[in-house]
Amino acid sequence: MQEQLLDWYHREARDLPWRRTRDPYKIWVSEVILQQTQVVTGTAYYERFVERFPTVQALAEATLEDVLQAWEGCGYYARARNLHAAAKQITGQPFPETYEGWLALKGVGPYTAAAVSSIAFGYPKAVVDGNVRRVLSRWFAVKEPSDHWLQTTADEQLFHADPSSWNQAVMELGATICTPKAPKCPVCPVKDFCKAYQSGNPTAYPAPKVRAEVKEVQAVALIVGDQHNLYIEKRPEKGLLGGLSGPPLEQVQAGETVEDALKRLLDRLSVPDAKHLGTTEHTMTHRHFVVRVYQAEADLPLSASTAAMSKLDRKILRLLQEKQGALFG
DNA sequence: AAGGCGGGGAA
DNA sequence: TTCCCAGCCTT
Repeated sequence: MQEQLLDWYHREARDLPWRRTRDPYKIWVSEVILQQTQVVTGTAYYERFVERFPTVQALAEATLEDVLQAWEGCGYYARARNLHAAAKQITGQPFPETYEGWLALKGVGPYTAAAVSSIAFGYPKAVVDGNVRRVLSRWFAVKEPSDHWLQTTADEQLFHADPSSWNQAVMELGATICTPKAPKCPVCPVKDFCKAYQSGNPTAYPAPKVRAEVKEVQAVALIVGDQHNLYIEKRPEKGLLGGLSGPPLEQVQAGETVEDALKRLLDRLSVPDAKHLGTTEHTMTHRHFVVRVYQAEADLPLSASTAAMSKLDRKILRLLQEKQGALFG
């Protein structure tokens, strides 16, 4: 099984940018970006990030604002905050070379510690990510694998002579052949070893996870100024879109009406009244935002909108642009 | 153990 | 639409 998979991997592996380097820093950055972000999406962010911050020293010396700006649009912004904090933590000293050493860094959990230590240093620890979970679940026909079973089994199967290639090979198989919905079993290099394949119904493994419902959130936002020069606020570092900037926003709390939330927003900024511009919507994994957007003239400090903003904030500003475009259109 | 935390690709 | 992605942290 190991020989079949590794032969296939060395033949068919995708040419990905982080596979062209041995630099532990760049491999680390790639693994953090690839946490819950697909390869096709993450590639552009990786190129942008390592060009802006080519070394761990450069990252450690940067401001959080600059780091978040390089991360803008990539989501899960705690990853950027933790990566920045960890860079400050270790810059000037040698990189850890063990699983345990990497695990001690902020934002580095079991997956990332195994990935970086094995890929950059050949440390013998198996990665367990979504791909590996699916591959092992099918390989051994275990429908609801526990985290403990997954790590133990992955470590048992690890190819100790080349942990880097082995870990990447299992993930590559999961990403390109052993996919969730329509696995390409006929061309799978290791189908002869797969119990789910032998069962005749490979997609029954693993059983689908129960997911939390998407909750609807009503909110009001206020634009003062225009899209190039406007009043923006920085959100607290903990919580939703932490550390990012955007036009002032208030969520409609339980038992509150939209008008209540708008009054709270205007009172907070000492703005007497505002004009309704329109409504925009934005869905995240766990929240569906419905944002009523208002505009006002007010004596508030305006600045160029170069700060890092989320997609939600960009949509709010786009509403203003569309209104003004219609005016001249 | 469960919930919070973005955004987007693929079918 | 639905599923899930080279997960981690807090509670």
